[in-house]
Amino acid sequence: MVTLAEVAQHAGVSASTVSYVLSGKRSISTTTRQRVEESIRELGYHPNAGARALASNRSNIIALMIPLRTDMYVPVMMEIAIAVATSARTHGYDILLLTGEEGPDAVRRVTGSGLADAMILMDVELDDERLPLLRGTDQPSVLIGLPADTTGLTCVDLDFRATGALCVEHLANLGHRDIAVIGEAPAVYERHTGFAERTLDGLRTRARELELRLLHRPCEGGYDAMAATLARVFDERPGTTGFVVQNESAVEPLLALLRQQGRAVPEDVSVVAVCPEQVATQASVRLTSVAVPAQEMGRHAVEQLVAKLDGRGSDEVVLLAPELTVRASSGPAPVRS
Amino acid sequence: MVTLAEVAQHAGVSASTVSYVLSGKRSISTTTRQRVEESIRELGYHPNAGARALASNRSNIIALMIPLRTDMYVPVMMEIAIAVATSARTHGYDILLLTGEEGPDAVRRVTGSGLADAMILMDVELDDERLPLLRGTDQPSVLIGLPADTTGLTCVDLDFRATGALCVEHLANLGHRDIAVIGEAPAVYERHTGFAERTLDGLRTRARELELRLLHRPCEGGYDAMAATLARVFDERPGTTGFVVQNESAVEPLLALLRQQGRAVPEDVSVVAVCPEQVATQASVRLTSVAVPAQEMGRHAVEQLVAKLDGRGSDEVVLLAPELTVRASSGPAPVRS
DNA sequence: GAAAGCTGTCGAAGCGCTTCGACAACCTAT
DNA sequence: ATAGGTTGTCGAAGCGCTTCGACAGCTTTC
Repeated sequence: MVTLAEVAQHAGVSASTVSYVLSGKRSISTTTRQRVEESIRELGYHPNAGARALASNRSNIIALMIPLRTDMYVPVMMEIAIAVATSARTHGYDILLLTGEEGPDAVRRVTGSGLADAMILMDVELDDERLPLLRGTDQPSVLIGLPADTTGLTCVDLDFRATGALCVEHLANLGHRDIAVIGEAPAVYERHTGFAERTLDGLRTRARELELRLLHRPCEGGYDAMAATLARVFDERPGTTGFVVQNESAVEPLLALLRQQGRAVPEDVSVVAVCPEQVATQASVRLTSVAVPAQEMGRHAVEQLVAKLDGRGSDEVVLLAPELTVRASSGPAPVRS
Repeated sequence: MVTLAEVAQHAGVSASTVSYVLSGKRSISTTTRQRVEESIRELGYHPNAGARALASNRSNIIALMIPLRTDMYVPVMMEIAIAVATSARTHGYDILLLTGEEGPDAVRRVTGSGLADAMILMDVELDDERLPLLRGTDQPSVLIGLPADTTGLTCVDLDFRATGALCVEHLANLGHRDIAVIGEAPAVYERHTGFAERTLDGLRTRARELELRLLHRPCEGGYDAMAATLARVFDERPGTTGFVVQNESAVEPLLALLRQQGRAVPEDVSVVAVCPEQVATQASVRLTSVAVPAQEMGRHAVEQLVAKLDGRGSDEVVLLAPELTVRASSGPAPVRS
């Protein structure tokens, strides 16, 4: 391993000079800088991360806690994680990947050991165990998601309430009066991650304002569960012509079932989905949808964090505005018989 | 931050004793050990990662390079990543997440800076640019995937050749004679990741041995692409009764299209998929499939790596044996007219 | 009962870097 | 010409840990 000292010797300067060339924290004459840079290149020098962390008390690492569950909204998680990683790199940070498994202990471990300078938490529950720890430390952090109490925390999330409202409005504008909501699996509601509830709240509030009838049914993914749910929906509200789906793995089954029952989309029934763009465009009917802006969320989180680490930035809750893209799955409500 | 020295003082021993209690590298009397452990707990001590890395020349971090692409086999990637992370933790390692974006530079950076003790590379291409670098360093690494030349490398992957053979055999046993293979998107073959080719090779070889007719068509995901591909297949080989699908996002479209065309699965047409378990069980027809054992691959990779880091273990290629699970999408070939 | 071997502990060196204060060397203004 | 600023560089201290050699106090062995 090449060390700072070797570079310094090679360039004929002192170690501190090399350090200052690297960090730019003091002015260095152009000639010296170039000589040092040349030596660095020639020797293939890379600063030792441990030494740097020890001396500067900064690891240049951001910890990212992702949920352990591999069964839900996986593509979204992955997209966020990748966006976080690439975006962090552009700011000179690396990402330490933590799974939810360790729970609050992971937070303690990371903050205690100086492994990371900051954390990004995904999949935050309304009353998350990790929050007190975050509040009790001076290590910057950003949540992706929205807990019940956000005081002293920085959060980034999609405005799911507005998302719900947007879906209802779209269907209302098309003349639909009876709307069914196919929600996430019951487990998601039980875990109180909040986003599902917030969407529902947005849906309900706007539906009430617009005087629509709304029926909400949580639904496991998959064909069988969807079939059962759909049967119950039409049983209870035969006049249903609009669907809002917030469960990726229920989307395709729903479309297949509607087709099978002879209900044409969008002629007889309109479907609006809350899902990643890719699901919407690759479905058997190109879906009118509100995309979960995973990339943007990841990028945003990193930028908030970097701002904090630089002493800029403050605690705030950023709710990204939802955008509804009209595709082939929604259209005017059929004329009532 | 609590330091080693503070713990030592609190326990009334020297710093080195505390260190040895922590590492277990020298014998310590039970009474002293307990006293030290008590102090550690009481003070909430966590060893400083940077200092430890600097002094011991070990970071206890494993770098994981995941592909940047978020559009392909995402759930598999995610599952592997999570398996790697959790499995690494049980061995006392953390995971540094690198995206493919930096390419070979990332390898240089990580090995050069001592950021990580070892690397796991995913999505390895047949003639991957990163391989020469890995061979040229003494830093242990494990590939998930199989490059063209594996000398000096440790690899873990599903035995895709055997997977292909297994699929063909299953269909052959059921009496199918004309088989269509719905492959990955053309881009996957162009990138030469190898697994798609190896599957195809296994399919072809076994088909020849069993005297079956095999038609291979790469296919983009999604409904439209699948529709076009399917039309061409039946056009060229009207007698096709067996399908092997190796493209998650073509599975559901295929099933929908077959249904739509009045071809019953499995009565008229059998479908065997190579995909994650979840896709197979959540599809509209429960799919006979060979699962990509993502978890096991991740776990295996970590174990190989830890073995190497401990001085045990050696370079070897581990190909996991595929397992075919019979579900509802395959059955006896229809009687020929 | 002295030599030899254990066991448990300590002190000190050093890992490779950052950063602070010092200080030449130069450049202004008076 | 001289006091006062700049600018560019250096030396040294120190970050918190690991690890090596030393050694005191035992126990064993012939």
